[in-house]
Amino acid sequence: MITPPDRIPLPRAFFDRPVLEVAPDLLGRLLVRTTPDGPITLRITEVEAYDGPNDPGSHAYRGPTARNAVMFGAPGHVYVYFTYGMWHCMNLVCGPEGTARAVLLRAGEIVEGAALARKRRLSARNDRELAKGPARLATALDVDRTLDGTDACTSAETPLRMLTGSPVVPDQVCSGPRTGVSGDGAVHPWRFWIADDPTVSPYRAHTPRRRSS
DNA sequence: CAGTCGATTCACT
DNA sequence: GTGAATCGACTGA
Repeated sequence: MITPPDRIPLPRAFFDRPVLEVAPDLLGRLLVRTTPDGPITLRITEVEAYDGPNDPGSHAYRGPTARNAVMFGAPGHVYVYFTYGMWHCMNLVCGPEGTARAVLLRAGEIVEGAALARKRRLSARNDRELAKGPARLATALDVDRTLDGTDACTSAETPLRMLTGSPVVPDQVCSGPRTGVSGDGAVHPWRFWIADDPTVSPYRAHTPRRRSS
């Protein structure tokens, strides 16, 4: 059997590079979620880079904790966090090991297994919305904290694996401020997306939460 | 140990 | 465009 050229596993060395190099390079790559009912494959269209303990917008800003421990580990692994009491978001850890840099997967196009994704995303009005936004993406792929620490760079049958896909030419890569990041974390244009792609999520500035009574 | 708020989404106006 | 939902991690006292 032939392996299509876009379905070769991404080597760990891909992630063992500066996070600002890895993030735009992830656009157009494929993430395969293996489920009991079959595979769901995502073509990545939007990401954000988080630059470890020096980055005020990063979960690693205040050092290692039980939640973010995976970020401080080896590149090519998946960091999943739980937020707003109901959502999960997923990142790919970058290198070098111990630097706690990571790329948040913000949006993508479901290119295989859309029927499976739809079962988890009943509020989606069309297929473009299945993974438009980081929590929607994780929901569509059935990703939660039980997958925190999964190795996405292995030939073993892990539930999440990265494939080469088709990298996007530089002309098609856009960048801008990160979405929903507050304060000093918002100054850098560390959000990257594919130009004119209908699955990219809308930009939203950080909104402070209203005080409860 | 109580208070605050989040790398968000959805229903509604 | 606005506000609610919902809970656990983190902070500071």
